Amino acid sequence: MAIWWSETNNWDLHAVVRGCSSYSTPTTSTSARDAAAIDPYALLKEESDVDEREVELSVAAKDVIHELEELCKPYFRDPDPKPCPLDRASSPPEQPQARRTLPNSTPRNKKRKNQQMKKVVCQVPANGVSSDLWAWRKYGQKPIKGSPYPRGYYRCSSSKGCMARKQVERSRTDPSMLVLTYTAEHDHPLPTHRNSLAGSTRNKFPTPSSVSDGGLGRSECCSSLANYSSPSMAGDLLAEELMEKMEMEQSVDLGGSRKHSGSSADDSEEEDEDDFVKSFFSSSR
DNA sequence: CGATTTTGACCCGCGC
DNA sequence: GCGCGGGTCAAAATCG
Repeated sequence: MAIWWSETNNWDLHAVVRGCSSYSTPTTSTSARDAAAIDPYALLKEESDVDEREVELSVAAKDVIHELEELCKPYFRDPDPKPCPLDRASSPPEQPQARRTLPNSTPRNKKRKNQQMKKVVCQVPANGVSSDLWAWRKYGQKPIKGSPYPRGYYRCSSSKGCMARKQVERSRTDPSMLVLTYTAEHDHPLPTHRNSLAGSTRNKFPTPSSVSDGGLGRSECCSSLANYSSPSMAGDLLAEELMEKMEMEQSVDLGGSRKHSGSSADDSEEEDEDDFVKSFFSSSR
């Protein structure tokens, strides 16, 4: 792993990519990956010129995405204060903690009508593995009307003041896709290392499935499928594994098997992800 | 002990 | 004005 690290940190790119893509489809691995290699916010940045606050990333828009990917590269290599492309999403200097005011004025400044928050929406295959390097913490989940699948709410846990949020839900039109909605941007650099692990890898349900789960419980399932960046373990682990996988694919030619060879762990992980998705979305409070 | 997930309750915006 | 739906809070439980 140190390998790719030294390789100009461009794993960041992949990581982010993962956060918004799949990475699975074998046959389309190349293009898919390229498409995936797009950071929602980087994209937003592009789109922001338009008056659009919401950007829909279709896996189909590979061409555009590819271009955007190119545009993004520079950001991933910049180790500075604005290392994360996500950071660039925002423009309006919104206070990091606009929300959460005192109980008096606005106990919960939740969703101010469409809020002036920028949103980036992207879809990723549910059975894919995606993971951005941000540490997300789930703070809620709700069943969404009209959708059989619940929506998970995550916020960045890397920085206290960070307002970055993410919503994860399964696409109604295409259940095989997950819809990730990023709101606001991170106000801090991309963490080189996932913070905290406690509770992140919890294995609440030591059921038989946990075996195939690779030891992950339901909760983990949620987060993993939600962002595959799950707070810690999933993120780091997957990041590494995926990185390797990607490299292998590239060298071997993505042509065939999306996840290469074999590591049994990978295989099971693959299915695990799928199971996660299933269990996650089958559960609604 | 600190951080995360779960989950019910609460609050706000919006449509009728 | 009321009700619905969505987003967030916060306590409890859990895990490393």
